Amino acid sequence: MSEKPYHHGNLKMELLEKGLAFVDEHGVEELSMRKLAEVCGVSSAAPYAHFQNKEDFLIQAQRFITEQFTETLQECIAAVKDKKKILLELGKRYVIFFYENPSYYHFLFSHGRVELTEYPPYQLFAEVVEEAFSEMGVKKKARRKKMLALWSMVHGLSGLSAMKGVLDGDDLEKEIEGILNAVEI
Amino acid sequence: MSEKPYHHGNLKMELLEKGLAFVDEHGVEELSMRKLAEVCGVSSAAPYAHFQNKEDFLIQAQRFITEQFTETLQECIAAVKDKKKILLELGKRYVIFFYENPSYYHFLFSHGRVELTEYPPYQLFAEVVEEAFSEMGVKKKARRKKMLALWSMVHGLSGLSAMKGVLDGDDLEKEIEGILNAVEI
DNA sequence: TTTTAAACTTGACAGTGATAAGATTAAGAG
DNA sequence: CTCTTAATCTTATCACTGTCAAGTTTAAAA
Repeated sequence: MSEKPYHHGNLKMELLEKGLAFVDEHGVEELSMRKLAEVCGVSSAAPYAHFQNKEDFLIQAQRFITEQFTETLQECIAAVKDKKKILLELGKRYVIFFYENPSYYHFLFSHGRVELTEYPPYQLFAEVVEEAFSEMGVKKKARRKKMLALWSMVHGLSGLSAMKGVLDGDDLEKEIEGILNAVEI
Repeated sequence: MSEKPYHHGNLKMELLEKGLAFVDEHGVEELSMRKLAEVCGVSSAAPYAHFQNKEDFLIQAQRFITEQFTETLQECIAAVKDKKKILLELGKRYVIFFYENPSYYHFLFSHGRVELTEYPPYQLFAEVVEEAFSEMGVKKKARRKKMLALWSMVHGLSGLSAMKGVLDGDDLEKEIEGILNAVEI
């Protein structure tokens, strides 16, 4: 019958994890610091030992997701053998990530909290695209615009796919592939 | 010295307008029904005569913006003479609308409230694109995917442009034009 | 002119973010 | 091993929020 110890031991991490699970299930607007505290079996003020305020918690939770997202992309990049397919594969993975976690898309991009310069997925994406363009013989001057166009499309499709009714979920990969391939870079 | 009448007379409309102005200035998270009531010089419970609850207010406010947005797009369509340029011009107008009102983008798409099937800008966009594709000789089977690709790009760029640091604001039109033209439909 | 229903106010409730003051205890210093 | 200290957590409280019930005012219909 282990009595609950006064000190939690791993509260910060549990707050982040349970918080994200809660957001995934009920959406951001339902999340409150007090509910979160209760879910973790701790008093309502306890979270404030680890986060300055709710905003700070949300920012750190976003970082947490962003890291997962970055890892997902990195794994994808590592798994692609045929380098010619990397743009398509990366784009697909990007879109699917948010299709699978629609609330994360809102959570990340809804509040203008994400700054481009400190958004690792963008850096990663930009690097891969740059390399691919180089290999494809795209002229240097055209690269930035083409890259932004591509990113817009991938990012936009991620957002739209979070809207119900846009994508056909039956054969998602094919669907996304078809859309991304519908324009020529 | 006109005494404030007991009945406001035009409260619902003023709530929507002042509410949107408030959102534009301070962001959605700062908005509360009570502040809104105060801004309109009315008691804290008065808004509930016109809106079921806050969610209902937000939905109606979104409809309100969406109408403005739709009108903007319609004016744009009407103003384009060279029909070959209509895709580009419409895309530009789409992006610029949200560049000019970044908070609106978040407001509209942050909460998954917008449903594709009842989102007039999409219908409008789809019609125009369909017609343009027909004129361009795009095969019927390819149209849906191309249209989604295009819309993703335009919509995505709108979202990204709300992130500071993505677009060069000095010559915005040229910038957007360059990006949208960087891929071939 | 009377009636009625819509538009508004007042006053209340539970839930929220946040802080101050105090209790507990893990971990390092001597 | 003891003492100290600082991190962690609780309790109590504040101002503010969404929302509703009950009552007030008034425009407009009967």
